[in-house]
Amino acid sequence: MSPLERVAGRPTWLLSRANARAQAFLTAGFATEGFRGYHYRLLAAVEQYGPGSQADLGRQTGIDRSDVVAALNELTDGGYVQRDADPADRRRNVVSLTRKGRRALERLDTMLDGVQESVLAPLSPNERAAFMRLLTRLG
Amino acid sequence: MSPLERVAGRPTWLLSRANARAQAFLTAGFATEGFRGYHYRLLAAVEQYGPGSQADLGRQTGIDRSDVVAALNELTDGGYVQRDADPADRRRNVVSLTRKGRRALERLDTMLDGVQESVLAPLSPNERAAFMRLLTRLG
DNA sequence: CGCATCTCAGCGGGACTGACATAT
DNA sequence: CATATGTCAGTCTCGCTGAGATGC
Repeated sequence: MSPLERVAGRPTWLLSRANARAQAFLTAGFATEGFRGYHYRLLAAVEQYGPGSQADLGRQTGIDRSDVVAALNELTDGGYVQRDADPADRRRNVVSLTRKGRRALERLDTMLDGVQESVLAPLSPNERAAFMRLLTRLG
Repeated sequence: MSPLERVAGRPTWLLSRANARAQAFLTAGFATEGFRGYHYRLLAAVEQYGPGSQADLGRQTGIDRSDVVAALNELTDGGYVQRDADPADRRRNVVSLTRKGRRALERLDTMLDGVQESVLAPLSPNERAAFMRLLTRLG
C-alpha cells in the first residue's frame, strides 16, 4: 500500500508528488555533470533562441532576472557562455554559447533522455504520448 | 510561442510549465490557510493511518525525520496535533490529531479541491480521468 | 520623465546530510 | 552489542521580493 493514498485521488497533489520524485532524478543527474536546473534551462534557451539579453533569457526560461544573473555568472566562470556588451543598447549583455557550452548541452540532453526514460518507464509509448499531450494542455 | 518549448518537447515533462503552475497554486493555497505542504502531508497521514510515531509519519509521508520534527513543532504550537510519550516504547512520541487539526484538515481538503479544479480546467472529464490514470501509474 | 536592464541582498519552502543522545 | 528514534545544525536548489544603479 503506497503512502499518502488518501490524497491519491487528487491530481494536483499527485502531479506535485510525481514531480518531486522525478525532480530528484533530475537534480542528481545535473549534479553528476556539475550543473543545476537553472544552468540547463539557460543553455537550452540560448541555443534555441540564439544570443540575447539576460532579460530575454529570463522570460524564455521562466527564471527570475536576479537568478539569471547568478546562474550566468557560474556559466561564464566555467566558460560555457559568453557575456558581451550590446553596442546598440548599453543596458544589455548579449549572452551566447561557447563551443564548450554547446558540448555540455549535448551531454545534458542525453542525460535528460535517460532520466526521462526511467521516469516514464511504467508507461507504453502510446501512453507516454498521451500523457505528454495532456500535460502540455495543462500549461 | 510558449517559453521553453524546446524543453517542453523533450521527454522531461518535469521542466514543463504545468508543474510550476500547479505547485504555485498549491503553495499559495497552503499559505492562505497558514500552512505549508509538510503540514498538510502530516495531518493527512495522521488521519489516514491513525496516531503513530514520528518515524512512522516520516515513512508514510516521505518527509525526512528531521523535517518531521520541525513541522510537528509548528503543528503542536498551533494546537493541530498532540505529542504524547509512548509508555510502551520510551523512544517514541505518539502523534495524534486534535479537533482543531481535524477541522484544519477539512479546510485544506476543500482548498485542494479548488486548486485541482483550476489546474485541470483545460481538460474534459474524460481527459481528466485519463490523465489521473496515467499519473498514478507513474507514482 | 517613465521604463527597462542588470545587479545584489535576502527570504522561505522543500529535500537532504551528518551528528548526537537516548532507548530498545 | 547493533539498531531505532527523536533532535539539532547545516547545506542545496528553486522561486520570489526589494532595492539600487545605469541606460533607453
